[in-house]
Amino acid sequence: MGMKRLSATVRATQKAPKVRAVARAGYRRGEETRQRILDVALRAFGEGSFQAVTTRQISEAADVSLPTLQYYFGSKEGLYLACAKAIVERYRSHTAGAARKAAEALKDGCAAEAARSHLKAVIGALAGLLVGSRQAERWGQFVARELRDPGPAFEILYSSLWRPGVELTARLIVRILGSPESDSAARIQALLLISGLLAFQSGRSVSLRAMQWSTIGPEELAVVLSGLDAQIDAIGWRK
Amino acid sequence: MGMKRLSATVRATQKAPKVRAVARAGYRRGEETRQRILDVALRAFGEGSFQAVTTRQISEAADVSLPTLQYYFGSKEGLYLACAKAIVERYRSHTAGAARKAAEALKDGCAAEAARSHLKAVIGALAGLLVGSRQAERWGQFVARELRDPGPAFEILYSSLWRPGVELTARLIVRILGSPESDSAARIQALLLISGLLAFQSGRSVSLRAMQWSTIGPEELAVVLSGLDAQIDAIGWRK
DNA sequence: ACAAATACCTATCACTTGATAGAATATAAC
DNA sequence: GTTATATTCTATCAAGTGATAGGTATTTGT
Repeated sequence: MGMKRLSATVRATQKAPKVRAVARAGYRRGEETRQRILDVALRAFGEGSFQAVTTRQISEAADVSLPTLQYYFGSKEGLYLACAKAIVERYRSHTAGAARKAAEALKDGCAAEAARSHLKAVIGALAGLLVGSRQAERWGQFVARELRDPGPAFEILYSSLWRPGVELTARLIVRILGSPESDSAARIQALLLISGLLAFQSGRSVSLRAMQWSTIGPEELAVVLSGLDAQIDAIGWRK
Repeated sequence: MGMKRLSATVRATQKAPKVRAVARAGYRRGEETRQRILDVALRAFGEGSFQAVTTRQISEAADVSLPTLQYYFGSKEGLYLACAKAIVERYRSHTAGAARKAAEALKDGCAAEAARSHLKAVIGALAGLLVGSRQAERWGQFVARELRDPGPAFEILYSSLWRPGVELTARLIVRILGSPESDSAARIQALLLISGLLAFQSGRSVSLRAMQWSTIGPEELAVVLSGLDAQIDAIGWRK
């Protein structure tokens, strides 16, 4: 089935991308416009897929004319990629703390129970971020959609967000299990854990209905986290 | 943000839908064509979203002219809904057995451990279906995509597949927990469990890379199931 | 055989899409 | 003030979209 394949990462070999540089000398007036477009695009691409969102919707919401998008980002795909990079950056800044602490603990050869609480901290930080703001919620949608149906931004999101996250989680679980190198089982557990968390993020509308919640606020988040904590507590337990 | 909202279920008040009836008296020749179009559409909509797949792609793959789609299904949306209904039907026929047994056991007031093994059976049946065939795999993509980004077929998929599944799982977990009516915690556990399973289905490409698998065959499925079984065994366990 | 219903086609419409051409305006440098 | 650069616009394109008009051929009931 010859589905339309998106030409990811062509660029680079084109005569003149003519995309405005992000921050050239002088003439810094347009930076504000660029940011406004990016904000609008982040919101739009969070709610709808690459194909579902039109450049006109974005340009109107950002209150600029259509060619302005090409001026700043080269193409729709360029704008989409810029969104992905922005999301990666903000995610990193929000989870770097817990992730770094956990990585250091692992390097220092921490005990199983320490690894367990670090895992809870990492998962908690991620959950807090995902559910904390409407913005981050949309970014989560963006990421989840792109990972499910790989598009132009798959590679950057996978290598910058998903893989490091699974990697860290799996290493923590290996430490909890104490097993020498039961990589496979640990990775499975890691994926199950992370997927569970994402269920309340990417499958938000469905989860809301299933739980008969009207929104996911602090109290609801606490319930979800207690479920995840129970799951973490159960790691390594045998019938 | 005025994202394009799909006009679900307008119809009904139009003068003459003029959609060919599914199986009218006599003239049963076209049924074969209808089925062929549906098969192609199931494959296409499994791989791409409602917006990403074009009617021309389907008509060419089905080797019919474009208006033939309208003749049989009224519109692109009609075809999409027909796909959803077909998926619901096949899912039901594949999971009805395990689901019915579990429901009966619940009604007969089975013990916690019986409920636990019924839960394993239900999850196992679902996993086997999802991973068993490339076809069912695509249907899973269809369902997951529609539940994440609600489109024309959301309601039918939610009420016919997702809700009953979560409902049954939650009731089994309530029985395992033995708690009077800890609905909330049980539902959370149910969602976490099902989401974990779906991770290897809807997030297939990502899971493959994370596990460094090239495909999800019987052996890989066994590993996933053992992880899920461990999770089921841990239900009700306290630190 | 013949009329009616069905099955399916070619040609085309009306509209949306992302992108470009090329000019007009604003800003900074000198 | 003049000039170069950056910014932003209007008008338009070329390709694709789902859908329809209106026909031709095929099958079926009688």
